[in-house]
Amino acid sequence: MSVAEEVKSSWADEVEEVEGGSLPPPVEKSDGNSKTITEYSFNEEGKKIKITSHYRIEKHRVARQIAKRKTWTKYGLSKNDKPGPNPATTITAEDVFMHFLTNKEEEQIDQEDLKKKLLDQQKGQVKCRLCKEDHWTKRCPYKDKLEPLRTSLYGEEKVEDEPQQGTPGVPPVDKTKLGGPGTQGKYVPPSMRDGGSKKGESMMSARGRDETATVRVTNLSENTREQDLQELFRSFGDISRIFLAKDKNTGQSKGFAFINFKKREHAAIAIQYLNGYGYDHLILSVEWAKPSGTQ
DNA sequence: TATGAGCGA
Repeated sequence: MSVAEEVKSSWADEVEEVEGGSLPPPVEKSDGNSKTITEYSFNEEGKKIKITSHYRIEKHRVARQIAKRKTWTKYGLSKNDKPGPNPATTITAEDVFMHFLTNKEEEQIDQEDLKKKLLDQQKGQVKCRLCKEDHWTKRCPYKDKLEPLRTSLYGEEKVEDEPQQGTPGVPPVDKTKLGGPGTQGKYVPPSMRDGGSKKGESMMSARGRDETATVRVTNLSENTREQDLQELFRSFGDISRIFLAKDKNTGQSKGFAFINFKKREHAAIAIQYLNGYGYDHLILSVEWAKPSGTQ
């Protein structure tokens, strides 16, 4: 919220005005959770006013996701790639910057103060603290790039778990179809943890199939085909079988599928990377499969 | 909405 109050000129201010015609510089305080900006301006009557703005720094789930994913190291064929996207395997679409500072009253205040601010701009009394041009910092066209990304994305939470098995990395999957928030903290049974490197019982399905390296994919769009799944999952490791559940009569996809990897650790990585990803406008859920018949 | 087939010596 922002508060504007008239400020009586002090002797020091008078001197300052005479000398430079300038206002006290804006003061910005931040404690990690919120931010207070105090800046000075003139109102229509030429009176000096003090504007105090409080911002809440949003600990956005998506921001954390993005920050976390950026720390993953590369694996497989991309293991030795430099950090950042490799143009040979990755298409980078246009960047989308998000507002991570929220200010509920911002719109209201903006409307109220719009004329005032425009006036101030004409007088050349407004200088952006970020790019030094004559608009308000709040309205800086580069604000999204310059300010919140650093402070809000990084230096906030340390990233804990890395993908298993030391073969992590940004997968060379089709980035044009991927993107979006993820779901974390899914329950993993003890026998399935650590990428299954500890040899437990061999999970056999009722049909006698080895299910130790099988993932179940749900929330697939109905026009996803086996071939699409193959393309999506192949970058994580060799696949021995893909089953896309379809209606026997109509052939209509039921929206879920099973992917059998040859190696369990590859399945684990696929889950790490693809669970929660957006694919064809839906958010994929990728989890360990249970042998059919179990609940 | 949701844990996959049919075969039938």
